[in-house]
Amino acid sequence: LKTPLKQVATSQLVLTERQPECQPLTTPPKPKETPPADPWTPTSNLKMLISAASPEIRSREQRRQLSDSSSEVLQTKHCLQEHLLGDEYEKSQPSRKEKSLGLLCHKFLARYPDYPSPSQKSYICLDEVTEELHVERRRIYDIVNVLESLHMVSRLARNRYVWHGRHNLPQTLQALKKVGEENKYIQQIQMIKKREYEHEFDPDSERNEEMASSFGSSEQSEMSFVELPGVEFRAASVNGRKYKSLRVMSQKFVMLFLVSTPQIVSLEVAAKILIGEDQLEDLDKSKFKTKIRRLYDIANVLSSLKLIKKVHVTEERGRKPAFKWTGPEVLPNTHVTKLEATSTACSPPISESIPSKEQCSKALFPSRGKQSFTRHSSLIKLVKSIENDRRKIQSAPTSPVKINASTYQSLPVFPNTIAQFPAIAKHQLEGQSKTAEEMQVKCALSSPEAVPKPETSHQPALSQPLRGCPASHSSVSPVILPHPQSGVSYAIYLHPSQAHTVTTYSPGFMLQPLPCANVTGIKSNNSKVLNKITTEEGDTQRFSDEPIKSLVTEEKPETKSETLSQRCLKRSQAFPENNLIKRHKIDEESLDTSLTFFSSGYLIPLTHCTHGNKAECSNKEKAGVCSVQHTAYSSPITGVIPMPASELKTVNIPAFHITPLNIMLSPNSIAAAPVLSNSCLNSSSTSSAPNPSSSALNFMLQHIGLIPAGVQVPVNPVQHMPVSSQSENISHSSGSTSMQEGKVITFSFQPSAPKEPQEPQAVTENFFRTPGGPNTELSLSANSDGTQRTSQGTLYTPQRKLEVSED
DNA sequence: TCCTCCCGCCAAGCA
DNA sequence: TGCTTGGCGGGAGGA
Repeated sequence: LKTPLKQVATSQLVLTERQPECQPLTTPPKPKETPPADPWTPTSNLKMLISAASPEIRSREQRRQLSDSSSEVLQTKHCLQEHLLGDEYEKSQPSRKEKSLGLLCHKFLARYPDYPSPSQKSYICLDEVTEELHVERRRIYDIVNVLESLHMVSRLARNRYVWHGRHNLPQTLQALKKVGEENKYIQQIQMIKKREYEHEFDPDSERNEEMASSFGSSEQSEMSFVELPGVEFRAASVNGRKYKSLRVMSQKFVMLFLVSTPQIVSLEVAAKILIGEDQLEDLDKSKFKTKIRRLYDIANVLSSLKLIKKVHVTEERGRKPAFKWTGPEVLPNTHVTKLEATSTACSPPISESIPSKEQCSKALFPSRGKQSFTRHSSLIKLVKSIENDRRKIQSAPTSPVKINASTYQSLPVFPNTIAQFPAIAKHQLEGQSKTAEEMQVKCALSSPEAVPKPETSHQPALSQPLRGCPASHSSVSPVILPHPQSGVSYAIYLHPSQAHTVTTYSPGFMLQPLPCANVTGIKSNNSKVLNKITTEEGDTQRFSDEPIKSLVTEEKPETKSETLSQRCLKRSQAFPENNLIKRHKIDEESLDTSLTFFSSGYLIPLTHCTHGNKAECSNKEKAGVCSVQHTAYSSPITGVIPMPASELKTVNIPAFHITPLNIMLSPNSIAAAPVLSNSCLNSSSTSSAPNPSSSALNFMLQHIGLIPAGVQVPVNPVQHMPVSSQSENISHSSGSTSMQEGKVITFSFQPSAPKEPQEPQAVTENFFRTPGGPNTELSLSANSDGTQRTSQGTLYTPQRKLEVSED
């Protein structure tokens, strides 16, 4: 026996070149020669002619030949295996890379022209391909399935596909983009990213459940294959496994690229979205892993098609694999009717007369034959909880005393706050008796553009139109700034000169404009600004220019705020050593938006969502929709402070004009913020607005029993904080005061003095960065027994970086 | 160590 | 009933 020579590790070479070496061992089957020359009989002639004319017969014959030769190959292989040493044989095998699906796909694609001429259809015979490429059939299915999802091939029959090439690609991509938009993938991506950050520091939470519900019902999850008219989909198991099919997954994956900007999608996010649509309730690690594996398969094929390219997105949390769209730019749908996506399950191709949206919905949720969306169970819960709220409110034993906002107009701003504190609470109660319908009507009157959409409105509590709001411009315009992530809303007093920059309408948060404010809508800002946010966050999403209807807005800031702050508090008590990091993360998350810079103003925290209604809030959050029936409350100081009805137990201390400050606001919040025009503030101008003195604050706190006598709470952080925040142009501070059942009062001061020039674009990077040291938060907790707790933490450094590196 | 993804089992569905 | 199709996850190569 001769020692076999070491061969180049390619299967082809192995199979072809080693054959001679086996000869001494086994008698190789006689190679099939050209068939013995039949005499040219009419029969044989006819046979040949038929063979030439019919590709079917030809291929069958080829197959027969191939199977013969493949049996030879197998024999050879076996022979090799037997006679080569184990190691050597292994080495002789193609490496993993050489067997990769991507490479295989390259080989596969090389067989067919990108743009085959329509006159001559190329047929794909799977057996042929598997033989020629020396791969298992299973692998070819992976490729073909992805190609099928792009309508580059379509199945003819068992074992047979037609090759379309890239002819259909533009239409397919356009259809996919449309369906992706309809399916609100942008919002889903956004939400996932948000949850990711929450989950990071609170893995035990019920996020999965929440996420599951926010992804919509199982009905919605059954998005089926998007078809093009004329490209029929004939999967073998079309009725069975289609929803989990690689085809559908592939289409969804592509949709993610098409709807997001920048067109980078991380595998993690994609997997979550795909799982989310596939019943996220039972999300576990293995399912996630499986999804990721499939996505790699799809990505390999898409990469071979040069539609995507692998990149890495580096965030603070590490390097994440992602893919970047490198395929053709897909223009907005202009002639949808022709390119309409249809669904396999929705049997006949949809007629062109049906409006496009309807068609898409049909395509997406066809199986029930419904044309409309059904209400998700969580929405039903929500509605119930809202009704409960309303019932409670309306059956409140105390008759609310109506306090006209004008009553307060003549009163001095700050001292009045203290004096009127009980009245504020009362007044807030009064606000509850107003129904949401009333509010909506008013809102509608004020700005039809911002009429809340019942199923998508999320922060109406903060955006209800305000009653009795004088039309006159105040010198200081309070802006209710919800901060959904942090859970604390702020009333921000802006100089009228800046108030005009506040938009009336934020599709992202569904806030409503005030009927009386001197507001100029800057709609276009939103999308740009949000783009920035998401890009900075590290990857993929963008808000499209069209108004965003849902999922982002489905989040419940008040709920989240409540749970987050509670958890944060608990954590700070339980794990002091972890507190700083976790708190940092919380706060970072809570401020994960880019910012708009306002040169002056006052920041007044409005807490909301108390312990008392955690459950309700939670339900609402799950529903992804916030009550539209929340009622606005009037405050003698801010004029009216919108506030959810569910916040009965919270008493705001609204007039905490802590210090004049330069506020950097999250633009989405700003965009969402209604501007209040408050005549009671007419008496004060930005420059002359009275700042509450420390003693006044302490007096107030003592007065209302939040802190025991003798305890002094520093008010002006600039004076008390050991950080270099003396700079006049930037001194950020906020005070968060909430009086809840446990009488926990927390002040958070974040003095910061960025040295960087305060250009808006710089702000996005430098928000709350304190060059002089970490931002300091002082939390002072005054319990009902009068004891206090203080804690410090580093705050607000949401400098999320995005680095996209290509491999 | 973790990312990547090959590999093949096995079940659903079709002819 | 045999064959095709394809979901799925173990586990190994590679970075």
